[in-house]
Amino acid sequence: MTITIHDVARRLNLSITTVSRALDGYPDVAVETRERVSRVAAEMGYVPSRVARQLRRRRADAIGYVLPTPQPRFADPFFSELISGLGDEAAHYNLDVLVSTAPPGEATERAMYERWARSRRVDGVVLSRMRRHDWRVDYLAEQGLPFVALGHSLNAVDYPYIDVDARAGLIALVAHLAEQGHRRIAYIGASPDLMLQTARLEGYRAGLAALDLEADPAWVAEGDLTRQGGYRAATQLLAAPRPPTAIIGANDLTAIGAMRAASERGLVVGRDLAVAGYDGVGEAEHAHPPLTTLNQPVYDIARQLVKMLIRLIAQEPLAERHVLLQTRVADPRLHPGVKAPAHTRAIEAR
Amino acid sequence: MTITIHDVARRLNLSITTVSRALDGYPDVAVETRERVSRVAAEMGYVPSRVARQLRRRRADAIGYVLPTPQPRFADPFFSELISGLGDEAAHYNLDVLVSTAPPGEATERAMYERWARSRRVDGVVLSRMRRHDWRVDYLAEQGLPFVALGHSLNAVDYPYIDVDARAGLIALVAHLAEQGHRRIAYIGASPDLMLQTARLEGYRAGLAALDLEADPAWVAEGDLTRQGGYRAATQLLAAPRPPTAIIGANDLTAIGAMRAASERGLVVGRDLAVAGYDGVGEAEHAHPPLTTLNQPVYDIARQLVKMLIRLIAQEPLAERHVLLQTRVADPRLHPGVKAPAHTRAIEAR
DNA sequence: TTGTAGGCGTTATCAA
DNA sequence: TTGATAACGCCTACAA
Repeated sequence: MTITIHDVARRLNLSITTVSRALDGYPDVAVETRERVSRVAAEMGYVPSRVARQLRRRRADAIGYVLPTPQPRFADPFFSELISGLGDEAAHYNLDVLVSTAPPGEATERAMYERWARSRRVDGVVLSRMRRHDWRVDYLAEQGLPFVALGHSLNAVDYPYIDVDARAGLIALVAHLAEQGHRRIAYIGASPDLMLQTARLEGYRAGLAALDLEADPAWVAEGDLTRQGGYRAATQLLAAPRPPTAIIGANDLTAIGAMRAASERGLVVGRDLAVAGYDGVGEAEHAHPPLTTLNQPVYDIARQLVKMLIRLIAQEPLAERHVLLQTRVADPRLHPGVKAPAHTRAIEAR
Repeated sequence: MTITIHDVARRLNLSITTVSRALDGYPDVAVETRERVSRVAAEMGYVPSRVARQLRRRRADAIGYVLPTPQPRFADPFFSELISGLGDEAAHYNLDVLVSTAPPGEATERAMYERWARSRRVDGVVLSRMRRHDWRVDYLAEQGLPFVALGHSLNAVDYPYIDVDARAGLIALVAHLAEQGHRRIAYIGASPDLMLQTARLEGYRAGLAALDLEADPAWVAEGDLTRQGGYRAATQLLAAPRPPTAIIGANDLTAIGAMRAASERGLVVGRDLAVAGYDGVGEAEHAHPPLTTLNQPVYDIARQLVKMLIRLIAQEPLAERHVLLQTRVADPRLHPGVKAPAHTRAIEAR
């Protein structure tokens, strides 16, 4: 059925050994032989069986990524951008990307990683959305399965990661809002066991402190990084006796949910209430009005992570084991070339 | 290093054959033996090597999906929902999902499918965003690699698919807008070689014809299914001498881009202009104002596609080879429990 | 009910 | 420079 190395060898009157080495570019093959082999192999449409090669070489030629899906129906552009970055970079190295889905922290998730680790289905793993004490880190380290992460946890184990300085980012964002006159700034966060929550909440508080702004505990709400979560939390915040005039969401989806809550309450976002997010997913840019957001170059981070992982797998040294990126406030009103509708001016109101 | 079936067999003083059969649940194993084997195997943390099994069984235990990424940075929630559906369903069957990325119609894309087909890396493939004459269909059929599709093309080859009756959907959508008093309804489509464009444009036209509404060719614009495309097309439409009062986007991203174009022009969407989309991605629901959209249950479709693909791979008969789903207009204002802000009432204006 | 042995398609070792 | 042969880890026809 499928063409094997035997077929090619037979046709050439050569041994499979020679064919194999010719195709893999070993030096101890006569130039002329190599050419004949490559030509005939191509003619016959021969492609080495990946599985056989994997078994022999004891490599999977694949990396894995588990999509954190809190609910079954799950649509976050942040992750489609992440996956597209992983896929693009992996393709350069002829690596496959295995994508699996699991609700974070549950048994299913553990089962996924165990399957991969035990059956050596992947050569390495990319982690994201790190938890403060992340069992995945300990587990993978213990199993000796290479991994890199988007973000970092508090585990004792050292591992390569790329992180974004969310603390600094939020300080800047708070300052940005304060500059526009806001004094009552709220924050909708995420589960406290997530590192991103730790960093962003800390940044939010530091930002307020730096400017001597009031920090009412009632202005800190917990979301779940979904639009629904943002919607619910914002609804509560806005119904309080002293509602905020600006809301920062821990990610863009949260912010978008908050915008909806605001407009359902009859507030015009950008006039009656400022809403800011974090991610820089394209969605934000096209929100109405455009969302002020902290830009994270997810796509590039994903590609970089794959590069790091590959070096790690090959046991080559890494130039930088820990990368900390700075992020900037992207206020669409400041974008050159984009006309800013008057009503997106965020001002103190109510 | 890793525990193999040999280790387990040795520990039990059994042959690997017996261990293998005991674990795979063959009937010709003594009950007591089976129990001992399972217990010890579990104790030792033995998991069969997937690669070895694949080589032997000549199956990949994986399905593939190529994400259509027109640009490198790519973030469409539609696809993250699709992937999460594929992943969830595949997990039930202990199947891996290989995700690759490629710009549609280019050499890279072809290379991806060839790699998978030739090296038998996957047992089957899920296609989406079908082109009118889709080379993938002919190629995969010729290679004998099982596949199912979200949508269908015009190729002569017959294959299992799930499609959404976009024609009927658009007729309903046009009627819905007309009911609200709109007479100048525009449509922003996609590349004409996409089947979805064929069906949606046809539905749009049929919808207008059914109600004897004017069909000005200038009201049909070409987008590219991205927010940017929707933004550009809408900008042009709105700048025309007789601008439309309602715009239908071929997908939700297009519609969201159009909304931005409108608000930049100083129009209030929902009051001065109605905008409708197609996808039912969560994003739409939380747009501001919520977007009228045709709901496609992508997540469920994805799961159903995996089920079909598995039967196809197992060469079991399919109950239905071609599924045509109906879609309904989801107007957020009609959602129970969600208060409709007055300004989302779409009315004839300008 | 259990074991022996061959083979899935490669790559790697060693000898020719 | 090339070839015979032994793995890689598992499954399965066949024999015991």
